[in-house]
Amino acid sequence: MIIIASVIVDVPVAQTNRPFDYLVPEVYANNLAVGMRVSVPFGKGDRLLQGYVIGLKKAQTKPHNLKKIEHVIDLEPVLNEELLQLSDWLAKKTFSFRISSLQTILPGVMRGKYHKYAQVTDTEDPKVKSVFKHQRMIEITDQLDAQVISDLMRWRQAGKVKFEYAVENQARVKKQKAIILDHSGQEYEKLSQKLRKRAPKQAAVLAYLAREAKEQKHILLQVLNKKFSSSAIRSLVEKSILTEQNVEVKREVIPTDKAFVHEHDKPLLPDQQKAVIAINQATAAKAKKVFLLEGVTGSGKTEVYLQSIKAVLAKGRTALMLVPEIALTPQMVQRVYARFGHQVAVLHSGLSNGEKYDEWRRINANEARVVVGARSAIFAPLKNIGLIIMDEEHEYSYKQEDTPRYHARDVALHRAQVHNCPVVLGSATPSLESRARAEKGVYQLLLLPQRVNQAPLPHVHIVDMRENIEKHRTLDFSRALSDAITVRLAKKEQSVLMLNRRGFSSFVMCRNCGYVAKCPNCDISLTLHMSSHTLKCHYCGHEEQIPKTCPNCHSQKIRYYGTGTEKVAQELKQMYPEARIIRMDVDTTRRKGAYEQLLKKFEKREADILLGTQMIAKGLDFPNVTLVGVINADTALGLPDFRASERTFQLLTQVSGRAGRGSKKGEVYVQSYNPDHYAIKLAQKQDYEQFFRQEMRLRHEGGYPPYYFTVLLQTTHPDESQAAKAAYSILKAIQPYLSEQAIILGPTPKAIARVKNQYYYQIIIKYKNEPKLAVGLNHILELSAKAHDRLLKIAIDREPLQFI
DNA sequence: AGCACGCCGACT
DNA sequence: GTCGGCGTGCTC
Repeated sequence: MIIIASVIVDVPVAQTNRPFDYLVPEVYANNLAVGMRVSVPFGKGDRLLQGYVIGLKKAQTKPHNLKKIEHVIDLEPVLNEELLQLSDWLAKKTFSFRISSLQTILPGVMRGKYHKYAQVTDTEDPKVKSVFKHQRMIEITDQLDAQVISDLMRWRQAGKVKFEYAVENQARVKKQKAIILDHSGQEYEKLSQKLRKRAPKQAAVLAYLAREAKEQKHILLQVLNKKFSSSAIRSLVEKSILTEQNVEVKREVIPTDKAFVHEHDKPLLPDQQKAVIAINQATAAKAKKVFLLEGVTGSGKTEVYLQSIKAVLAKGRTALMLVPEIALTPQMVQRVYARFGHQVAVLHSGLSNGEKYDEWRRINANEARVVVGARSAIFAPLKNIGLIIMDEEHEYSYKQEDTPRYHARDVALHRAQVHNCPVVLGSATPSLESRARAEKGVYQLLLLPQRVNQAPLPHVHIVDMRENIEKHRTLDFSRALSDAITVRLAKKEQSVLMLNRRGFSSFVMCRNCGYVAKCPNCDISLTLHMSSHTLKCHYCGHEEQIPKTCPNCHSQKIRYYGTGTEKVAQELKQMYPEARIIRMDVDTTRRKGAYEQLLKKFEKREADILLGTQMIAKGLDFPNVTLVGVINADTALGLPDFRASERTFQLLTQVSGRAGRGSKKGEVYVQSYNPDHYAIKLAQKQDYEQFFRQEMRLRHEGGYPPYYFTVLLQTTHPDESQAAKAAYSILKAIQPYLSEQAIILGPTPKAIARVKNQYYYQIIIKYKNEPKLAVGLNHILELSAKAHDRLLKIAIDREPLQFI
């Protein structure tokens, strides 16, 4: 019997984005299965590549010119049928390559690592000898001298040197020495009795093992060494009474130093109760329903999630809970762990590759039945999923910014379809897309309008910074905010100050009246281009000079807007020399664990003021914080993005929720140059529903999502004119697939036209119903494959969140 | 991607 | 005359 495997090879380019057929060697005929990784020879040089078997077929006659699979990497498939189909769906949906989608679905260690070696065949040549010295083989790496590499290639053609390739499996199972409990408890007990007189220490070890043998198959040496002297154990091993062996261990992810304290369900408010009942009914009926759980901060959304998960687990199914990376704090994990114990697996970027791999294996082996994780956890290999929860569903971090450009929400909805289970999208400030679907009845809206502890929402003050300039010398701090800080310092209460860094220095604003330059055609803020000293619109390409005086109030206080945490921290130190300040931004949190460490310090009240960027807006819960200050509420509003208001509203609402979590009442100060802007006014009132209606009206007028779908096409080239040229030819290529109703914006250069010496051009397509668009976009992909210019890159982003 | 083939310029 | 530079095409 001849078996042929269809393999997706690890070459992420359009030309190889299809299965390749390989002969399955006789030895593997019985155990090779779909979903396993293999290494295969590929291309003219037969270099070895990792590939994924996506199909197996039988053949009667041996087809000629097929290469053979070199090696099968896995003993068991790493992809089941569902995940294999999911990868196919993902690739199609995001216009990315099969190999990229496969590698996204699996943990990073599954990715093959490649090695290339040069082996001597002619040992006579003195030049060859001088390179190889006494070695028979040397590894060819990037660090190797370019001259040496070219010599080796020449010698290879001359037959003096042979090249060899290897695929390294990076997935490694951690092993530790352990004592194998291969006897029964009684047998150990008997052995213990025998030794009691002559070797009491050894007898004690055996007595202990007699008890353990009832429960476990082995015990780690590490554990045993803590209880008994290593010499006693060693003697037992030497006498062959005990057998020592390396066993597989899984890297511990959830901190188990704290004893596991089981936590029971908390009592529910009527609205929470209603939500749990609705979700439980859907999970019990295996209904493919989507719920939008809209609840103000502190309304107990998490409790609703946990109780819904509990019901799902009781039915023998599994549950997946997505949380934004930034909110996936140890406290958060601990809370889930306290409910479900070791059934919980955690997946987030803070884990090492090995830890991620072990958590993945625990899920795959059905050891973990609840998965808590950030974006990529949506691909967890859970079987029989009963419920998918996505907390803070409006968060932008759910969208991956590079290929495959997927949104975890879309994947969640898709997997729920396959598993016949409901999805719960939770947020205090839902995305307009989701809230609009709830309005249409596509999703079921569940409202939690009350806070669990009945605590009133903090009082939010809006400080008009236009007045501040006249009265106060320090530009970043208003009198009102600095007075408020002084009061907290005196009362030994803590303050959180947020600096909105988004849009740093990228736009122009009048310090006198708050005027921001806008495009006459698009009603979108213009972006400052320092290179050309102009203001540009990134939607239609409009360009104008930077005004010297404000067109609105004629003052000369036109400024480039932007400020940094470092500068603000310095100002704070000058204003309050005695205050202990923690600064939290990308710079101070880059080191692994630094983020947690700084938060811990603040939690222990070792600091008075926490100053940070967006990252402090989410999920922090410190009872001693009674003041939240937003230093610059406006920066996001200045961005040339139709989601600017939505972002600002969400951020302000969230950060306001950080104040007054404990028994003391909280206060919020929002400094703004646009105090009358609806996003700021409505965030002050924490009135999401009104914000939703107003913003929807504006989106409708402007023709933006959720009224329109969007696709972003982006060209990249080191030569600006080539990037532009490619953008125009893409425009031409896509037009035949679009109806008259589709709106095309661009091509325009991106705000930061050059990044890492690459120029970016983009086209945005807004549309409602374009049945041929997908075909057209695939056509674009094919074109990019045929493009002769290898420096040109083309990206397709369906429903982008970032337009800058 | 990365390897080979192939066609041109500048060297022994 | 050849060596080696990079443009072009293909990978079961």
